Amino acid sequence: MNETAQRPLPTKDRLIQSAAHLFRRFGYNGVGLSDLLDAAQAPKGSLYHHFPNGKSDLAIAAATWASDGMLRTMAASFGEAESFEDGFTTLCHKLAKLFDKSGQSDGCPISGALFDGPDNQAFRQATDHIFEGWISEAQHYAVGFGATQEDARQKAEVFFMLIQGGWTLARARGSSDVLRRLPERFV
Amino acid sequence: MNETAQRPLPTKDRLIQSAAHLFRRFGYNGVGLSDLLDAAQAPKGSLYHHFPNGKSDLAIAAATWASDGMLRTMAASFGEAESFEDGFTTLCHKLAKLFDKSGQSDGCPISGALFDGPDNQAFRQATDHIFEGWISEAQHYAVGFGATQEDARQKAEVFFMLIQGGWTLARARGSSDVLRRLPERFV
DNA sequence: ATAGGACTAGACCAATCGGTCCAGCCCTGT
DNA sequence: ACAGGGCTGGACCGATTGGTCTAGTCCTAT
Repeated sequence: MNETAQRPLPTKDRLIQSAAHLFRRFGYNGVGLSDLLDAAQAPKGSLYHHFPNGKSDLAIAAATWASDGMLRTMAASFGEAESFEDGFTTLCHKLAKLFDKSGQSDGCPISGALFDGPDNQAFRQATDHIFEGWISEAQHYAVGFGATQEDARQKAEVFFMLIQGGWTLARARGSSDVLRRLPERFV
Repeated sequence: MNETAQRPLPTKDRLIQSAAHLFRRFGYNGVGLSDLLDAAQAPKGSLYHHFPNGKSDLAIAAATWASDGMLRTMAASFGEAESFEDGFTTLCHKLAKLFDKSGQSDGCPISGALFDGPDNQAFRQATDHIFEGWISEAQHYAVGFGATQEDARQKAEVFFMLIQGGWTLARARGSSDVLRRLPERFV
């Protein structure tokens, strides 16, 4: 209902969303323009109209879009939580569901679109910026639950690493169990 | 001294090592046969002599070789440690050094060679098997330091996820600091 | 009504992709 | 000495890659 290309969506959005979908599964270099255009049901001209630099522009747009989704999921998880741990638990369950829904073979949308791409400074900076956004957002929630800035930063970084590593492990195993059990490990 | 192709090494080893080097930096699909052969100073015929299935065989061999290196590094770290945490600390520092020596832009050698490759069952299984090897080895060390099997398993999985996630974060930031400070976060 | 920009459609391109194939070199065993 | 296999060197292949370019369509503002 949200990631597969939908006909009524504007072409640009269809391109971004199907790009995000394909990149996180096959990686930047594992996806050809033909795959992208097939999935988005768009001709080549449209791609280069909306994204003058072609594939690389699209990858950054797709990663940004995916990051926004992650931030919304975090907001939904921590927004109504009673503690940081509570929010973390909710988030892990949401992510596990997303993982299962994706066929248990998708990777991190940011890593897939950006790490795997050209090793530009632009790509590296975009990756850093997006991840930093996740961490500072998590830190923000932790502060909201009473942690000091320093403690919150620590929690947020561990939060990030556990989710990133947990997702990798889930992908290798083809099972979301490790994501579901992640909250038990988080101090 | 260890990863760059050396002339005296047999061709097969040169192929494996430079493949491991390239894959972890650019990903499976980001490396062409021409790059591989240039780096290994080998002709195309040699590749298909030693690896009949070509690039995919080579990727699995490279990942296996890289995994052996990781297991040796783990053995060197935990072998003389006085506690699991002590060994973990040593390992993190060794990994941080490796990260810096690689130019701070390499990824996990297993993910780069296998996740990014064709989504065969063979590739997925190899990834799972290698990661499971790291985890069960860590579990083994934890048991050696007195933990119960169950506790050791928990520690080993957290160990894996923190290193995996920490490396990803270090790569995004272009800094090994997060790896060096990882031990502070571990229980 | 019509001018003009936003957007689409796809033919076309050079370069590169992974892979096949075979002639020949070289080393070893006899 | 020479036979034979392990291994090398590289020409060659069709398919696909990311990207360019232009003709044409459609929608909107006047």
